[in-house]
Amino acid sequence: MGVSKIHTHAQRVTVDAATARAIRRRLLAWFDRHARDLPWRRRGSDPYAQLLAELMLHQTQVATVIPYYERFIVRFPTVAALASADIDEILALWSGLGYYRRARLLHAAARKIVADFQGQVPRSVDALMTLPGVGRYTAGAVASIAFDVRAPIVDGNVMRVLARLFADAGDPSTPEVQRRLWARAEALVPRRRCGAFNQALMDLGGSPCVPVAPDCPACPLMPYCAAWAEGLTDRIPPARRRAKVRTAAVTVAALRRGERLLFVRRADDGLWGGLWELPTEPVGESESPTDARARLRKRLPVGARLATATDLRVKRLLSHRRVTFHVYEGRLNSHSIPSALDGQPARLAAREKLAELGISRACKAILTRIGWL
DNA sequence: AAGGCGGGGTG
DNA sequence: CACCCAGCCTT
Repeated sequence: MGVSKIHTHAQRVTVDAATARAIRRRLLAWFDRHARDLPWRRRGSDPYAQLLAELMLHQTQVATVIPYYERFIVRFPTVAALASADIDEILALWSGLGYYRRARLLHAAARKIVADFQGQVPRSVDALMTLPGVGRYTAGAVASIAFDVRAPIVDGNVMRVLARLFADAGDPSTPEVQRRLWARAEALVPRRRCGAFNQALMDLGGSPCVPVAPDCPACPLMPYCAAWAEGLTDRIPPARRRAKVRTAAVTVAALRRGERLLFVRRADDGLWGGLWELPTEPVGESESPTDARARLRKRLPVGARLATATDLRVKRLLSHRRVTFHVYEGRLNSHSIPSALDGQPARLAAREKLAELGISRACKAILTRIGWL
């Protein structure tokens, strides 16, 4: 018994036809009773709404996405509306949601749909996958939910459900196990109601088939779950190895001109790409914030006054980084208001205009800390 | 194959 | 803290 036994199992990819039918029937019946009422499900046949929701849902929880989706779909109700929008306004609406590259990819996808697909979201998985930001999962989700195309999907939730259903204790991050999971999803997805079936699999992973302490008696698939039968639900799937969290420090210049603050737009690539922020300068390894502050000072407009010391610290924890901001306050006189800093667009902004700028939670925390918000 | 990319929820 | 989340892209 135990881990050694798990690996002696040949990993099945299919079940017999009768079992497959029973699994589909039970799962769909469960979905009919327990499906969550989500805003994008009310537009189930609108492929643009599904595409938008799926992009927002990447690595992001449903409850977090809902208010963002609601604002976004009102402001940009169609592919055409989004395609012709300004990226700054898109990022402003995306502010706080994270993974900001998604917003840029979504914009690019909308423009490609207009340019290459006559403004209509394509129906096939292969065509969908040509869109920026759309991989196998998202393509399958949009195709099956919006167009009722029989396509499998495997995301984090479905991965867990299928790994348990087949008692597959392999590491889901490996290509071999990934292939098995997709093969199982492919074999199970029905021809009719495939979109509902896929959403049911995801809902099941949301509850009751949660990562820790799943509520198996509430699961419609318990009679068919191999992990349940073997008492392995707490070990399947194995926990994912995580990248180590590294620490980083940056200095920040909070420069006021009256009630306004100086903002700079970050480069499109990398962390918080394309968002606006207060001017920053990274603190190198084996360097003090004071050293970085001196470099920061040199980049600022002539006539800017910047404090030489600060006690203001703001800490933020990202998934892969722990960042400490050392915030130096200062002032700009009327002769030192730039439109660019090191080639990046710069502008003064009043509180009332902040909603027009895409900014990160970290930046917002800094603005709050200095008493500006 | 591995790392980068945000932010929030939960125990 | 640890671990997770309706992934994808780059190197």
